[in-house]
Amino acid sequence: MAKKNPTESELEVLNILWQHGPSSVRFVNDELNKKKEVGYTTTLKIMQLMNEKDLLTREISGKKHIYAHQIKEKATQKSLLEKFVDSTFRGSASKLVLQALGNHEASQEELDEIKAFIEKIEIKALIKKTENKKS
Amino acid sequence: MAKKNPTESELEVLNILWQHGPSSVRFVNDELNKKKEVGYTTTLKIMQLMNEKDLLTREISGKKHIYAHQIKEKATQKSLLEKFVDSTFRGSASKLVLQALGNHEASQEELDEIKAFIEKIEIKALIKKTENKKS
DNA sequence: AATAAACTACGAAACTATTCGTAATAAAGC
DNA sequence: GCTTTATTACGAATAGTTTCGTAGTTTATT
Repeated sequence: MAKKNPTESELEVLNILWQHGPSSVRFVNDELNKKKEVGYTTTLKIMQLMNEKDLLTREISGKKHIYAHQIKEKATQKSLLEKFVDSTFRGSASKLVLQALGNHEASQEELDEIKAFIEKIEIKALIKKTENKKS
Repeated sequence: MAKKNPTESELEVLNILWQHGPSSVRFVNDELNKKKEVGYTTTLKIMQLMNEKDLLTREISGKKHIYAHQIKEKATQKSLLEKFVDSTFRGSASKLVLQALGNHEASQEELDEIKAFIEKIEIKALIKKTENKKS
């Protein structure tokens, strides 16, 4: 049962919970307000709706409700990325990669990590090729 | 005067115009309907609004109006990508790159292109470093 | 226990994007 | 020229998201 992708505001909330773990509405709202002005009841409402949509769980702790993410960060990123590649790069992930590398300054460590990952892919492809020859 | 990013529907229209060049509403609507059902007047309306927003230009050719994109593909992709990296990967372009490479099967040619691009970045960084030592 | 402070619940307003029905207009075919 | 056909113009309905005011509830303070 794949869940619908979160909206922009929902994603903002999720990012905070992914970073900081289970949190109160107060905390999330304070975090949000570091980036933009948003009313407390607005944040409350969004989180309540997210709870109804099963994007968040809720625990009652004294007066407060403590919310936690119910969808995983990686899986959500993957789903959103898929849609984004389709709509913005007409399905070409490599075009997106080139753009991303061009726009943002990547550190040497990041570049190394990416290179290593590419190598891993290439090796995997090589093995596949060898196996095909055998059969 | 930076233009606002196009919406989902607007991007679909733009993708068709970027691929096929200036087109009539009829053509765009037919193209759209290859992927999903959408009424003619819906497409018409969207393109009219895009014209008002200066996302498209319009030329009258006989009975028909011919629309053309007024924003560039690369620039739009860059702007959308920037926002996407921020909202979905908390600003980490390299995380996005790793995910993108992991999700999609890239051909050897694409991988080579990416590797070459990384090398170019590394060389550029190296030159910068050397220059700094001199001064 | 009374008051104040912090929180949740609820409903409605505002905004944005999308969709399409209907009318008006222009062109094409007969 | 008249009818049919394709197009544009316009306005309104729909849907989804975001926003927040107000009321009610719970907890803390005195």
